Amino acid sequence: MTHIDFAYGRDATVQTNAKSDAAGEIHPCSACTVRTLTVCAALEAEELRRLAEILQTTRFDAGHTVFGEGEPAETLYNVTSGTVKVYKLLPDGRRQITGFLLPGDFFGLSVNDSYAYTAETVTPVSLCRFPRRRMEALLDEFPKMQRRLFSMASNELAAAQDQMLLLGRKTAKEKICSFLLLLSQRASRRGHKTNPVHVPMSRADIADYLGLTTETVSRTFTQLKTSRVISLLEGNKVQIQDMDDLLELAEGA
Amino acid sequence: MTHIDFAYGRDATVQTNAKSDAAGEIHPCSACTVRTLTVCAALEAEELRRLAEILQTTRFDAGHTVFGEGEPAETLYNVTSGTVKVYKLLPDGRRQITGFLLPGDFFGLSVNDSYAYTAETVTPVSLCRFPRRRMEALLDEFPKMQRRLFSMASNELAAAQDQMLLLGRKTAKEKICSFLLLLSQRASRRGHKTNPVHVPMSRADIADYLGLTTETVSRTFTQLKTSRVISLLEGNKVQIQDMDDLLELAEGA
DNA sequence: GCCCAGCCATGATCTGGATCAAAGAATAAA
DNA sequence: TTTATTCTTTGATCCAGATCATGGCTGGGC
Repeated sequence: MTHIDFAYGRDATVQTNAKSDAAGEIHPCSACTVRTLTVCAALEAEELRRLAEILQTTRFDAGHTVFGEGEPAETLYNVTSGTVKVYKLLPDGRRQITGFLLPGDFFGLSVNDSYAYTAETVTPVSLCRFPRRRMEALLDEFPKMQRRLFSMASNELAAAQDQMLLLGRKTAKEKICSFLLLLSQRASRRGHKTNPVHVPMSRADIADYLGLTTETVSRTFTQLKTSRVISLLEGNKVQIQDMDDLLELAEGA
Repeated sequence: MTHIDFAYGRDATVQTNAKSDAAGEIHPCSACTVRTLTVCAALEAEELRRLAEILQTTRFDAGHTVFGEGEPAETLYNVTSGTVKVYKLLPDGRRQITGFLLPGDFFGLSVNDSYAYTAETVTPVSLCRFPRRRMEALLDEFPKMQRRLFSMASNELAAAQDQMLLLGRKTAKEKICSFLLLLSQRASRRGHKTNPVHVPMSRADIADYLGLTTETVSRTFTQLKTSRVISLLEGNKVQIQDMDDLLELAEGA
């Protein structure tokens, strides 16, 4: 399908941090892992040390394909900074984006031995790599970690069901409002400012995420702007005028 | 939302099988569990015995609500026989069915403490109940079981992504063809006849699963019948004339 | 048997969002 | 600075599928 530069193109740099796990010295990538795995799974020092050993950090420019659908799934990723989109394609090129991944999110987990979707960077991104084999061994050893991963998968499943409701039954306006709310909520969960929401992805990406066209996305944004529900600010920021209003619009009330 | 008869209505019977776990004597419900958990997780005799202890079997007529969205999630279910649908509703009644569950499938797993969707029987059904608290304790004790559950969640996630592609980007005809293929594949995986596929759900249910209306589902079925892709048989059975044909139609090739 | 209530099919019409087209903005390259 | 190039907005038109309406079919209750 798409060409994948799996062995690190020139826009990618790799660094292992097996050596930087001395007490007190935490690599940014370890930091993300601490955030996502530790806090909820209450890992022990030993587990953390072992985890840090298998981590690697990678950087990509915007628009880089991290891996393609059907490729052998050898790595699990965690987003350290930036935004990643994952999508599936139909033979004639129609595209459905199934998720946008923000710092702290995992992707690349696969049941079979190959990825079920393509992952591409939306902005410049840094990723934390977990080699699959080693990760599996670690999971067997530390059930708490597995439990945490399971709970994340369950959360994703619930989100997927919300998205199916959106795709199958909501109108264009409801879709856009739901999308803005989602971004706002995710920002809040990561401890960021929730109101002027940062929307780093293009109209085309939003369209492919919501099952619309770019034209409809654009029209709906201006329509929401005209009716004073939102206003568009500099730097891909969207100001929500009335959160409750938006919440009702998102469900068609 | 919908009224739920959580404590077993008159159309439900309950039986525990804590006493029927003597060697050689396997209750139908244990049988389903053996199939779904054992085969892949390679459980030990001890684990099986403990599992059998917490199982209960329940039967419901067609059209019974097993649990409703938002209710406290106290039970995990496994389908022993029959078909169950799970769905989400919008305030104005629009409905999205997010899945049909066949024998061997689990449902009712929840991250929070409440169900994220409503579950309703499509046909008469018998279910295997796993009390949540006890199940969690068991999972902590036997990581292999948790691993198996995790792998099932991952599979579901992949299926959810396929469904998003379908809902967001496929035409009515492609949706119906994909749906028939899905039923056929699931039948095959459960070791049933894959060709005259049994379609136990109503046109309305299919519509709400595919993001269409009953009229469009009906029209598309007759259209496929007219163009000799399928034929409709007695007893809710659909005969697929050319499997490859259907496969291409499902992806818009 | 008969009646009633859901289902299912099919026709007629309407419409939300797609498609086609083209003119601004923004960003990057030269 | 000027010039490509890509992204966004907006307008005009079209159409797949929704909506509205009707009749036929089937199964369950009495």
